[in-house]
Amino acid sequence: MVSSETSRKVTIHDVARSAGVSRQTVSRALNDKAEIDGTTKQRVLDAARELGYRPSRFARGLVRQDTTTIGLVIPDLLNPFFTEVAAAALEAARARGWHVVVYDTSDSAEEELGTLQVIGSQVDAVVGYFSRPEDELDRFTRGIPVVLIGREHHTPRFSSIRVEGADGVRAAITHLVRAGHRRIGMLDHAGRAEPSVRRDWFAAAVAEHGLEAEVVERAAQSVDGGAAALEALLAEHPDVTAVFTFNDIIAMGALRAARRLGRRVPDDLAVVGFDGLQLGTVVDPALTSVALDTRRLGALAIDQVARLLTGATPLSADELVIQAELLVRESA
Amino acid sequence: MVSSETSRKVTIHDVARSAGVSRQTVSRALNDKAEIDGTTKQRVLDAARELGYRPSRFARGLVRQDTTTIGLVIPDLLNPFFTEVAAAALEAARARGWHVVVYDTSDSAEEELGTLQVIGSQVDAVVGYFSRPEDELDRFTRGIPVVLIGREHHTPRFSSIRVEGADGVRAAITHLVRAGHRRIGMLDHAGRAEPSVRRDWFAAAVAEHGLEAEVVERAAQSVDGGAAALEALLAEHPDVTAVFTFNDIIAMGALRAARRLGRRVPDDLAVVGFDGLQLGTVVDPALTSVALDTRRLGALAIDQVARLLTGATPLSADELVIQAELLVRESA
DNA sequence: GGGCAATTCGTGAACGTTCACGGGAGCGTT
DNA sequence: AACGCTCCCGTGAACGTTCACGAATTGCCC
Repeated sequence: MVSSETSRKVTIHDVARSAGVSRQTVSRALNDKAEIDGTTKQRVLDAARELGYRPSRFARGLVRQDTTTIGLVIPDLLNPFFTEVAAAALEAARARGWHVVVYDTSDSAEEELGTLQVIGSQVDAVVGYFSRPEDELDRFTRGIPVVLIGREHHTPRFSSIRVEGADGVRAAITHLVRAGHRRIGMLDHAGRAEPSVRRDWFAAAVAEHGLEAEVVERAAQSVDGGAAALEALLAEHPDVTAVFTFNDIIAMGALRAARRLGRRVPDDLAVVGFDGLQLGTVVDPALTSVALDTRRLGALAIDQVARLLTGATPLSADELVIQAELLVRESA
Repeated sequence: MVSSETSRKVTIHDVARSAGVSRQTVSRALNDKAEIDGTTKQRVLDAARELGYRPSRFARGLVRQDTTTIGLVIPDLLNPFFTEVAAAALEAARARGWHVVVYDTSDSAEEELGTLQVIGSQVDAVVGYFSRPEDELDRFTRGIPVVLIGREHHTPRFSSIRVEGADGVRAAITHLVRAGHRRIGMLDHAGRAEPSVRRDWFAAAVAEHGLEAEVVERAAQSVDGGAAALEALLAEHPDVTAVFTFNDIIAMGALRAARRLGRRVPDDLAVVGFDGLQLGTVVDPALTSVALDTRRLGALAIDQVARLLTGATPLSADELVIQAELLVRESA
């Protein structure tokens, strides 16, 4: 028989009065503390249940500083790469007993702004992807640690996890060259105006083997975008026998286009993606990719947050690096 | 020139003293309220920045009741289906200005318990997947709304979103029969001891067409599991020309196995999955599936939470239903 | 120059909980 | 009989912010 809904908000005082004890005794009963008799404890617990009492997390958080909450900002949770990063960050945070508030900014600058406006007053630290300039980020997150992912920082105010892919891409190109490929193209992304860093890595690696690095097509960041880009690339350069792509999603589009064009993978056309998504194993042939350790990425970000939060010596820029490594599966 | 790190915690009093005003004036300046002079406002803002002041979310939350936070409990964020549900819930929550704390229980009963133990004191409502009995759930979430997904509720204490797939599966089977298929198998999941509800839907739909419903193989919930199960099914029943699967992940395994066995999809073997993941478009041929509207699912759950939270009349069980619908792509 | 309104600012109280401390009851020891 | 110890329990204070209210100053008009 639960009575409720009648008064507005039931506090610890109400429970105390109902059980005929003081606030402190109620607190003791609910928090399993000592200095309380067994029978009164039970009486308090019964009263609390009867009244439907639940302690205010605000009042509790105000007096004791234990619970820490961090904000995780993701551009698009439906993008498998970000999903993996988010899952890794969640796991690392849970291991520390932290709570994680997730914000999906939908790849939109406005949503990012809206998130920034509210996140600062809700969490103790921020981890994630941002596109706005550092001074603006600082304005909204003043006083709390911020760890950037997928982007370099220029102010000591921030930390960032750097992705080092030159070695991994070089390994991929070497792998392709050893397999006899001489004409290697790339499917870059079409998002920004300037070419991507990954394209620079590609160009450098290809140049090391004395090959031409200009066989590049731009692709929208989707399966269809990758498919269209591969078709365009092959139409222009029919002698290409291998492609490296900006990421695995585009690579999957390339896989599909190759099959429709009658090119067998990897025999007629080798495909190497980037990111190393688990998703790469569901396609056939399974995708060879320059892989990022997303678990380590998420764990590293959370680790750095922990150091900044506790005042321990933070990790240096050299330690905040994810080394990409070639993951050979079937498509190359 | 920011001075800090010296004293422990800087409060609104420190800012007030530094700016030579009262707490209230500081509060007015920071919250953009009226009744404050422009110059003093600027002076307060400068002092706040200088001291690195940031208001306590606990103290603020204690006095004004605006911010609401809900907990979203997901069994495995890396599973694309749950990712889609989570993304939909996040979007619906953001539209209301809510904050969402995400908990990934890793499909583990212990993690679910650990989550339950802390979630009750951190959020205003709970949405998600749970495996524990209702009385136990109630113990941990007493007093706050709980909306269950993927599971029926038996107590009025809870709400739940029901998935109604009979019609969708029937449409799928009819689709297959119209295409000339007479021997239709199913790849059920191997998780629980008893057959799944989806198998019941399958059996009923097949029976309506006077076909045999016993051609069922059990599959582990993975791509490899689906592939192995299809091989076993075809070895036992070589005359099967179409399969319906427990979910899209298993269906993708079936797709791969079919290709390796030399069966062309959909000509030699039609494949129909369940869930309707966006992921189904990255495989080739794109997966035909009995689709669940995950966006609506997430939005519905959040909508119900909103009603329970505001005291509005909650949606009835009849309204909390997701109707599965056949989504024809290429694999059938 | 008195009255009145507008503008700006400060003070007590409240939000709901836990911490630090003190006190009373009961029981045994010296 | 005084003392000490253990076991319970309650009271004031504190956490840091906002709300309600009142007060002080200024400006304007007649």
